[in-house]
Amino acid sequence: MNGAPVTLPHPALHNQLLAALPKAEWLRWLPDLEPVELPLGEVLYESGGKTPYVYFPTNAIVSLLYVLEDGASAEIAVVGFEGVVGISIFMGGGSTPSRAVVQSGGSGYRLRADVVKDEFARAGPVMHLMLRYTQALITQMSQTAVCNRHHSLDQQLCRWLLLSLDRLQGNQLVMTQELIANMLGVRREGVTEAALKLQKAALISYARGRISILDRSGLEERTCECYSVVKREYDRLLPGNIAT
Amino acid sequence: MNGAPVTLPHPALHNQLLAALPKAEWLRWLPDLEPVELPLGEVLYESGGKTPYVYFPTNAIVSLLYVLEDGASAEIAVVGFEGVVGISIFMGGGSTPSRAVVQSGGSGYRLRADVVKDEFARAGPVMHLMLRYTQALITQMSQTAVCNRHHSLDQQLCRWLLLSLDRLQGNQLVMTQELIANMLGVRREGVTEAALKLQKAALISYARGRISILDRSGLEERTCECYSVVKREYDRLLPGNIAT
DNA sequence: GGCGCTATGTGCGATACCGTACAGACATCG
DNA sequence: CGATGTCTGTACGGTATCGCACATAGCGCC
Repeated sequence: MNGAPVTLPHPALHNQLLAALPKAEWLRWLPDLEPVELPLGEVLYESGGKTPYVYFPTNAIVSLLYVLEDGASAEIAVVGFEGVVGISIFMGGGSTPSRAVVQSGGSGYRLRADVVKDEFARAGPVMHLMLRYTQALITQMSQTAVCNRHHSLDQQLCRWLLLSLDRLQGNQLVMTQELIANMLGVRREGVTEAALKLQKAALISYARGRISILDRSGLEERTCECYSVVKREYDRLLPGNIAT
Repeated sequence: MNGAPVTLPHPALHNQLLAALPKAEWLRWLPDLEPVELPLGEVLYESGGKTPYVYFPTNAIVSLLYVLEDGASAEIAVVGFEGVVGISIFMGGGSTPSRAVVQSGGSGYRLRADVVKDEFARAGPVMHLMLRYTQALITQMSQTAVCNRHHSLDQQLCRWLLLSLDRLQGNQLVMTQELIANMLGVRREGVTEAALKLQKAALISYARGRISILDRSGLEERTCECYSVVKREYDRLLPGNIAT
């Protein structure tokens, strides 16, 4: 989370969890790690459905969404190069009532479920790494719950932009207001109004699904505490320690 | 979650996770399991603070609360005899930005952190049990986030009452509207109005901090889907399997 | 170069909840 | 038995967001 990912010879290392693997585990996984494209909109798993893989995004961003019976939805967490999608595989149960959708296209790696489960049976450093990541994810989910309750749409939009920005290189995101509204669980018009305010304040500029961030620190001033609470917890639990 | 806890010789078995321990682990833990009183209002851990114990409630209920800088709060999950408080001890990190408060007084057991950690190092059935429980807890948190976003206070009050009821014997709960408002992250007056509607519909009756549920299925009709989604997931991940 | 689609902007009444203020009812305790 | 504090009920204006309807604008495709 702190800054751009370290650039190392193998591109898989652009995922921080993979990069943090000890050498022995890394070599064990290597033959099973498949590079995958993660195009915008791809559904990695459906509510209640099993996936045979966990995914390690590199430059893609994946949203964990809960979808209600009436079609309304809300994002509960977002996963980028700092994490892994599919924690229910090693937590147990194999499925969750949520949906994982690629929110920003890119690529990543995937690994068969049984490889991950075998790794957990060893109770080694990788298990502890994955559990610490899960703990950080729990914080993100919880803070999202509180934020949904108490903070304004304006603040939440800033938080959302910042969380996305942290998981991308560059300062542009490809994302319509309609999609953002879906993630935040609000009306599209609400996002339009909030985005207009940010544009008038010269913090962002956008047109037809391209958003450029002009003043990152300005966004940080406007967002709620939720952003920094989550970021701090990620940094605490997952310091950018690239083990050999 | 399904019905009252099985009554077995040792009262610690009134916690479903303890009751589900295989015999070997049970015997290993027994000398370190301390019975504790959990009086209403007791704080088991504070935001960011470490606890040296995990807690297994028997007839108490513990709320996991996030408190914002301005003092506003919201409950993100509730733990009763089906679970354990302090997952950050085995997930890693040792602390979370949340607070754990006893919402309904009673008793339980506690276990030193190092005993739990040692158990995890074995990567045995107990670890898998705890991880499955954590997965269920994640579902509860996530569903709470969506519920906060999309459902009415009326519906949420019903959900909250039902979740509490599932973790208590009897059909009465000791709980002021002020406290409920704190948990739900809304005004006390809002709870009063919602509770009045339920009382007029003869679903509950209450006075000065005592709430009696008169018509449980009536509440189930009024609540949102969130209640049953969470309940189903607990039942799926933690079937009331009392191992030897 | 025009047509259609998608993305964005705007307006307006409805509503759920907030903030604040205050009143009555009941319980406890001196 | 009266004082005090807690719990619950009520009222009222304010506001953020909703739901819906529709206008405008850029982009791609034939």
